[in-house]
Amino acid sequence: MLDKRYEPKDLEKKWYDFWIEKDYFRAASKSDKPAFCIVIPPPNVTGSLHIGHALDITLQDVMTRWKRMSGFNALWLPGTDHAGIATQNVVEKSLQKDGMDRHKLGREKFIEKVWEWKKLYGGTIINQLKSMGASCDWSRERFTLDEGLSRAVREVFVRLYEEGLIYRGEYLINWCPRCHTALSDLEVEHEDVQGRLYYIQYNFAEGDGHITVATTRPETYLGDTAVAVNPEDERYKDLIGKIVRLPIINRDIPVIADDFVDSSFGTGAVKVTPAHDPNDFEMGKRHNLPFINILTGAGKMSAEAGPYTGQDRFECRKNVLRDLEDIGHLEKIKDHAMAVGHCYRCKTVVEPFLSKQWFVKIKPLAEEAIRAVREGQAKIIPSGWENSYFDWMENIKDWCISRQIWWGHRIPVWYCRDCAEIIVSRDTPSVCACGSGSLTQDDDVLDTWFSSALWPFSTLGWPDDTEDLKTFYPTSVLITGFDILFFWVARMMMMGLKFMKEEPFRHVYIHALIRDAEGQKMSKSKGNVVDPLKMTEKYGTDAFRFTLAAYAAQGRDIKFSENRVEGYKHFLNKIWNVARFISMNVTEGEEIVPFQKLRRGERLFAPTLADRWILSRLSTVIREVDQSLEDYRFNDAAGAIYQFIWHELCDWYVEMIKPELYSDNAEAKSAALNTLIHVFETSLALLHPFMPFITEEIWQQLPCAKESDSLCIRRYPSSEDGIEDKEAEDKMNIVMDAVTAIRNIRGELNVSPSLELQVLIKAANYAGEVLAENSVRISKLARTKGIEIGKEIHPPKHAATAIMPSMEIYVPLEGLFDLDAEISRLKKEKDKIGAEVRFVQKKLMNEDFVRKAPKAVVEESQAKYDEYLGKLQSMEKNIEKLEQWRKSDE
RNA sequence: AGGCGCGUAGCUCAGUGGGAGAGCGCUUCCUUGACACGGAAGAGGCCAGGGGUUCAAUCCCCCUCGCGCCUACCA
Repeated sequence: MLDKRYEPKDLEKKWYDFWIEKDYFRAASKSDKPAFCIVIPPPNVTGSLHIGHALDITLQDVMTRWKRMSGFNALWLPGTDHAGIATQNVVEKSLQKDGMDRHKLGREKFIEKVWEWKKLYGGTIINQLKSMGASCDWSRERFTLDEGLSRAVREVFVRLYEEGLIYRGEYLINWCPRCHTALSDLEVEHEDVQGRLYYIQYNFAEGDGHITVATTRPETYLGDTAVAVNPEDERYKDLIGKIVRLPIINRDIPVIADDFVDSSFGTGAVKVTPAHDPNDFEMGKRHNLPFINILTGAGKMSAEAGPYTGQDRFECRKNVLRDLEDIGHLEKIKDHAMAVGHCYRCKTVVEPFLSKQWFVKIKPLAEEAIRAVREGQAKIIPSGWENSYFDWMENIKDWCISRQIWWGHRIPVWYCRDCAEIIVSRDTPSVCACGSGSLTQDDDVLDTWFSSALWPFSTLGWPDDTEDLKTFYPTSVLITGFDILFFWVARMMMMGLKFMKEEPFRHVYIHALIRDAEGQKMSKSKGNVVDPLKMTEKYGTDAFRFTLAAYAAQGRDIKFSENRVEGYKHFLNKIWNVARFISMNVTEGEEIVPFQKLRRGERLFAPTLADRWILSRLSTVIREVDQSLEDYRFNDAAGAIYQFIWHELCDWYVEMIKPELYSDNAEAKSAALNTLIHVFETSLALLHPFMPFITEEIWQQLPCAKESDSLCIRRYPSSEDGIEDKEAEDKMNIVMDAVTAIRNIRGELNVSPSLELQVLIKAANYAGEVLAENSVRISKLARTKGIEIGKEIHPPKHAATAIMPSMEIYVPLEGLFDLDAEISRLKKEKDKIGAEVRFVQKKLMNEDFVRKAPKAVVEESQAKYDEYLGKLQSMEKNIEKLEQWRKSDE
């Protein structure tokens, strides 16, 4: 017997431990079963579970459990990401508290510290994944800085270098002065801000007059090496070639002509700062201008900044403006909306910064990645994201992969101090070709995304030719949020195609971002984060998982609302209570026969209409769930199960079979009980991928034959587990219509539920038979004391009525109801039907409709018209009758 | 600047070329032998606005308004 209430906490742990102990989640390297594989988007090792992870994990677990139960050799491969900048920042902060910094510590000691940190806290996120019920194969857990994965990184770097796809060069890159490292274009977040456009006058070096330039970053004038105008600009034509003198620092620079300049912006004259602006960088190259770097890596003014040397860049901006104003060179200031780049890790304003970095020449890789999706080897779902994918891939720029931090894969490049040779090697070299042993490794590490780009094959053992790779690559589906489509998905696609010659995943399912109930992005600073651990604590993991799955409709952000979780907690309660109901009705020694035996006729099985109906509905819902999951429509799958269990199984079927369950007829009772148990057991299996814990708990206690030791490895239901039966569904609809109609009369006319009603039903042959066969059931569900069914029923006096196509129902209520209320109820109903009739009639009178619409549609309309018209006429008659009674009563 | 998405019941959202559905909330009634975390019955919508295509538009096309998001080197 189950407890009165479901207590998630203890049971969740109990069953998770059980699954792990039994090793159910371990996939086979070699198997006769078809392979199914998901690699987890590795969370940051320093991270802790947020609601985005929770959604991600839930969907992956639903897929994995579903496939595992469906007979696949299912592998969900877990792991974590070393998250270079983020992790280094975290550890640096903790050092700071002890008054230390990484430079005092030195590189090696610092790396040791990070590993220590990882050992201490790296397990947090993994344990949180487990608490969500994630059925990962933990024996295959990986970390991007593992030895194996590091080997993959080196292999890839060396091969790309050898093919000329990795190069080193001095370019303008995005620099975070706080993290003290280069960033890729993607790692810069643009934020619209209300900035200012400053108009600054540069005097001519000789003679009077000046030229005015407009800039948003006045301090960069210190690095100007030219002023550019459009060659077509009449205003400035004569000035081209003249020399102007920068104020305060008195450097002379030329006025040049360049097509790039937009005459309509600002003054039409642009200051050119080649070392601090991407466009100016290009112009500088075109015109052979000097590149003057006025900043240091820390964001302070360099020695090139004259009197401002050593000042912070924003401090310098203020000072420059003040000084320019003082000497009358600041002409005016205008408001100007613009986008400013910030570091995605620390939100510091990034600087375009000239430095020597490593890059991946990405175009050749991108071409293949575009082709794979275009030609359908890899499919992005929902397909709308393919546009973004193509757009980005087609306009891709070389990828800056070197980072000036310490935590990460150190670039496998060594420089010879004696001969300046550059050695790029898989293994750490000890001597140079020149014989010198004086080698130093490049100080930089690789972008974290470089190693995660290899994740789908590095985790399976590449560069070795492993069984896992043969079995599981390409992986089946990648499930992730759109926020890392470019960062990660696109790069995996490129690397996978390059090194495995095959796409890394057949499908990419992109899910939405979760926002708060107001639609705001969740962030710690806004304080609107929903903590998944609190949700699971409060409502149980199953309810939370089910909520996330039910929310996961394609193509729209999720506005998360807690009361929905509460609603699904009620669903758990419902399921729990049906289970209790079943166990209460199984008497000691009762034999529960496996359904297949009943089906095959090995045991006497005399299903009633209700049994046949629920088995038919079961068959349908299984098909719907299966198809929905196949299409990644998680919300539809969850909704279908919810609807079936609650409203069909509980509300109708269970109520309907109570007469049998309480009867002395052993045969009838057995058919009902066996059907109920079978349908419920199958429903639990159907639901298991969504709610693994409660389903396992109930299933283990359910009195029935089991093919496996755990629900999580039970065969997933197929539509064969039900029996499609159109006739039963039709008949049940008649029965349910009758019950609903009687209940409706009772409800609408405020007749006490305790009062048992007398009911007369006028129905023709087929419906009449169906109703007669099920009159006991109807009687029970509608609480009647007697039902008279016949073709020639005459409406009794003072009866409430319900008219339906297949039947007319009369409920004599003399003295029990308000005749006026009934008349107005019927009139309201009649008006509705009348509107219907007119609508369909109008359609049918439209010749174009009859001629051009598909035959089936026209016929349907005609049938509807006949049906509604008949109903309307009956209703009118009835209303007339009631009105006569009313008159005669007066 | 370009691109994408969204606008459907009070709220959160499904949905489809043939007069719209769910969950929660709301109203009324009910402690009927699983469940009040329950049951029964209801109310509630010019499917953002305008135009077009079509026999037929909430759905397809165009425009407008509103709200998001992504990409972008205009100083």
